Amino acid sequence: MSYMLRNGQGCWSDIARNAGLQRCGKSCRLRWINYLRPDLKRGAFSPQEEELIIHLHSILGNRWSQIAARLPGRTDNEIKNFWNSTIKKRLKNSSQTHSPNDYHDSSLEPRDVVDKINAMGMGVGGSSGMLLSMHEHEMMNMYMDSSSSSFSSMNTMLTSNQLDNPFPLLDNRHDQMVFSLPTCMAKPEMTDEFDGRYGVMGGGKMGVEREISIPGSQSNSTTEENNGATQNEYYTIEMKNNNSKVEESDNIFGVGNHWQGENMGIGEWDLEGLLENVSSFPFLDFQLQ
DNA sequence: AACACTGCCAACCGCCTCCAT
DNA sequence: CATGGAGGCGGTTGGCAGTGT
Repeated sequence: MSYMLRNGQGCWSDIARNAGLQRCGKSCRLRWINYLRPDLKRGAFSPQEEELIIHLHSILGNRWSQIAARLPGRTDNEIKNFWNSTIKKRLKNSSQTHSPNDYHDSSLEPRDVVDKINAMGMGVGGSSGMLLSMHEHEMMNMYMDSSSSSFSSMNTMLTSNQLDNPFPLLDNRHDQMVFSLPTCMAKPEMTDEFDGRYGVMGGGKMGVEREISIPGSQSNSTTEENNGATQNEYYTIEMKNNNSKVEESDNIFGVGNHWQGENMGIGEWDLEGLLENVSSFPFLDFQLQ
């Protein structure tokens, strides 16, 4: 540590040698990054950090280093450990509160379902488009309902494996994409309970199903008929309950207009755009870099 | 008090990419 | 173009502390 503070980062092999350590450079690097760095934040993850990790994980998948890059003072290792030991378990436990008959393979994690569906050749580029059989659709909805987090499970569908198809539930047969909105996004208030934070607003379960209509990014989309608006102008959000209709000029996921780039097909999902807007989380107690 | 169990976390391992030669 | 070293990354392991029995 003192060597690093004195000389700064250089070739790790040299550092190991010059500092008189019986270690390989790689080991030194790891020790510095994960433990010795003075800018590391110690202690438990805050609820806001949890929220952000879940959100980022839904976008980036297990790209811990990229997630860590957006959490000041946290390391990829730390986040990975936190995810594997805490969040994953919590999501799993909460999903088990539902009937085992709700879905067939309880060992599956949300991502597994996504992978499974992906493996079924339901990628957006495929001829099958994004049509889900009733079974798969039920599986997906199940995760929306069951993971205790409509937010995380919804976003689970945006995993790294899904970057080509960020919205697997988007059914090209319809003008509207249907999925549940996270409670925390619909109402940025925080509660103490994990389940509360991440939303127990299961689609339909509480009679609150929300539909989000997003102009399709594909040429055969008919959504531009929406009030004659072009897809660059706004997204329509339909709340099924109360039959109310809300139109948002910006976005609801902090996604911005990143899915509507001029030449951007859905397979060219603007990940950076997604991530840029993570910092716009209203309840973050810190600004992201 | 002793033992088993569990959770956390630092460290290790193997693979990959990048880059200089 | 092939090769090797360095760095980066994600998955996994093992030790330790805390908790339960």
